[in-house]
Amino acid sequence: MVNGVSELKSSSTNGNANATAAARQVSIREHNLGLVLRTILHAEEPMSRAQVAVQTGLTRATVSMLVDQLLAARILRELEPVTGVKAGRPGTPLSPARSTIIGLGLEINVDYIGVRALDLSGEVAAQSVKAIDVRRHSAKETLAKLAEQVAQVRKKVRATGGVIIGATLGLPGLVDAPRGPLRLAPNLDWHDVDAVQMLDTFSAFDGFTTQLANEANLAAVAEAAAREESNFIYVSGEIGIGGALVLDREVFAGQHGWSSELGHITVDPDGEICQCGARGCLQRSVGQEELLAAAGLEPTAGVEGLIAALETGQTRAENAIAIAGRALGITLSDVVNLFDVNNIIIGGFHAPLLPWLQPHIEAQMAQRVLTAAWSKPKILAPKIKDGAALAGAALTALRDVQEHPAAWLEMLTARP
Amino acid sequence: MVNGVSELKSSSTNGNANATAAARQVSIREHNLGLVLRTILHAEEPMSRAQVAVQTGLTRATVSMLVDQLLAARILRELEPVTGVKAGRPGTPLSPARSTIIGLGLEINVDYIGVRALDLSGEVAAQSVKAIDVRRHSAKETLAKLAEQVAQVRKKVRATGGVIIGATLGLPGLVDAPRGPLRLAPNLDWHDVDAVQMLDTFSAFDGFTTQLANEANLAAVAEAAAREESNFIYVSGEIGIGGALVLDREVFAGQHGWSSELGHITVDPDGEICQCGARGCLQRSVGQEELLAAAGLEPTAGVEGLIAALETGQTRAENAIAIAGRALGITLSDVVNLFDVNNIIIGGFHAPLLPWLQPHIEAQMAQRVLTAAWSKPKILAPKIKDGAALAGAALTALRDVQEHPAAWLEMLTARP
DNA sequence: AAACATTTGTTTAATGAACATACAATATCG
DNA sequence: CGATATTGTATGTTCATTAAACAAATGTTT
Repeated sequence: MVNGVSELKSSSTNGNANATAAARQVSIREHNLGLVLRTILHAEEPMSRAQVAVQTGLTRATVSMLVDQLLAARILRELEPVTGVKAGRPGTPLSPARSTIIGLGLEINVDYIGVRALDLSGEVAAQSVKAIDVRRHSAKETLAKLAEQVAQVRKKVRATGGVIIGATLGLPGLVDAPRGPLRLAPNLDWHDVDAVQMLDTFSAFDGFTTQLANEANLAAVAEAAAREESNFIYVSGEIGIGGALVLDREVFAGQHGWSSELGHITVDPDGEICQCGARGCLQRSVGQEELLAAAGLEPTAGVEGLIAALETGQTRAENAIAIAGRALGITLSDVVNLFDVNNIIIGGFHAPLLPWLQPHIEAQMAQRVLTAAWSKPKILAPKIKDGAALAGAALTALRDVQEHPAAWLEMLTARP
Repeated sequence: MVNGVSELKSSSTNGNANATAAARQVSIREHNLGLVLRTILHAEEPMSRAQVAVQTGLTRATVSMLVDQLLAARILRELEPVTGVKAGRPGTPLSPARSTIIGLGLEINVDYIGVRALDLSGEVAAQSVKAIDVRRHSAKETLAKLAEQVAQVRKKVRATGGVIIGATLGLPGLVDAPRGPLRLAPNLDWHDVDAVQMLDTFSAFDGFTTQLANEANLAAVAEAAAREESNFIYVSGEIGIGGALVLDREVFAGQHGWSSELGHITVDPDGEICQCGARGCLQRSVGQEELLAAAGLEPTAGVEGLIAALETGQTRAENAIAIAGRALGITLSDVVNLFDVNNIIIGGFHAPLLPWLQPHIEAQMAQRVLTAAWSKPKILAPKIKDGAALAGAALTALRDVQEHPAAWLEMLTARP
């Protein structure tokens, strides 16, 4: 481990932990350094030191000093002063540096593995996604392939002067966030895989920390970064049905990182037996394979096939959608009643089916959400269509620098 | 409003809000003042300044200065030095002051209204609970009676030199925490009552802030203060079924304060129609009136009647419990799958029924909780049997002083 | 064009909270 | 009784911030 570990917000790593530490003068500086950085990162337009001072409430002098440190660490960069706007000396616009600080997003899914290198400006510095049938390889083999891709991406990053500060691996299953092991990923056929430890044996992973997270949670991170709503439930259905809860722009991961497992919420306690052993789980009617089967389509038909069937008005497909929409509506009503969050984003496999699913979902919610009268739940389409988990993984890897830049300053500041 | 407002943790008032404010030297002091106070308040035994210094990591000099301020504000008091323990000058034990700083807990329920005055040491300084059939009075009348009780309690508090710093009113319904209005309390037959505004018209409520909260959430606050587990789900069933989620010793209230509404989680989507309009809600089989009816008992029989029936092995009662336990088990499985919290406390009406309910609940959870293999859910009896909501309300009223003592220092420090 | 106004970013001294250290007070131990 | 240990206070130092003055770079007015 090189430095502090960034992680999805899990209940055991709350702000509360900080509250039990004594504050000294260094704490002020660390806090304000982070404040200044986040102000600049989240700004629509590049801001000058003076503007940052006004927005944060700090003095120009203080902001100047802090910005100097962020410049030296290559976290920020100065742009050319823009003249002709208004009277007075023109300010120097500050912007996130490009291709210097790099976060690595990794993803292993049923039919592909991928690596993305993201810099603080949000640009993809390098990327490698490859098709692979993960179920036909052992976990070790798959991770070795991933390490090769990381080595390639790393070469490219180093060529442009970048430093990798961390990596996050998204997996479709139950993960002990943030350090593993992976407990269970039924669709990969993985059981109790200590992925972080295995990856750390490869030299491609030297010099930075890797952490694990659930794929749905990571997709929600990307979605949260891309949209206005700061509270929402994200449904991420593929082969299985995952979910994530975002509160105040933070993913709520639960005590172990196992929260929001939507796929096995009970819809009908006397329903058919599910793969998990229980009866009437959501996944039984809403999972990709089950939904296609119910619509009378081959598993290979995919969403496209189902949409085609719906557009030609095939009754079997319409019925399958009605059943799935009802089940989703029942489950989401429960979720809203429990979480008190009323924005619902339908991502993954179901996103393109939203026009057909939505009326059925809404019918259930109107009936079952206790607070619907005062705050009607909204069903929303995702802003990010492809690679949401990969994007979220890379963002998560960058998070610690954004939140606690002080801890990274020494390492990142090039000494002459 | 006299000062800062204490509130249950709702997602909009996270620590995040603090992260956006500039830190100055005063911030250190405020932080450390709170740190020192909480260290002393949460200690098993009274601590000396030196011990506080060791535990917090601050210097003895700093702790001394901060403690002096807390003493002047009558938040702490010094005890007699205890001699004969070990070598060296004996330390002065510090303890929460008694009868000086008072938080007011208020509760309105179906058949009683109550007021409790609690001091920082956890002692009840005064209390008044009266039986009343709330449904036979208007909200205004009931609140007027409550105000009378507050006036009485206040007289007693003032006689012993206490200062009331805030009040929290617990209500069995949907409350817009923390300032209201109450949206709906079916069992009180209250709709859209702006209770805070109405109470503030009475002179008994002059000089401090009153806030609203859901009864189940407050009961969970009291339970959290009384036990070791820092993460749990609290089930609070009376006429309706309420619930609360505690994470890191904080109640998770949701965006509006409407979270954890367990009563209307769907158990059987094709079940009987519920009062709320939906079908197959948990409350249909687990609510007090419904459960007694299913057991073939009069509504007046109460838990005692049901227990008597169970102890004599009456089949109808046993069947009713089996159905209720199954429904609870299904719902709690969903809750565990969504929240990733595996301590479940069964409070309220159902607590004494736990010996009979537990096997049925556990049977469902074993089957339906996805992570049961790695982290088996535990069903626990509540530590607080009576008046949990009242206790939690009073604790909540005291919270702001405990969390942010600096904000109260000037008001509480008696000037010569 | 020159003087003036405006805004930015830096420099300098002052403030204040915590720290390190020394010290006085008060106990136990041998 | 002296040595040792521990507590709580007093003093000077450190360091990040503020306030205020200033230099730099532009637009505006005369």
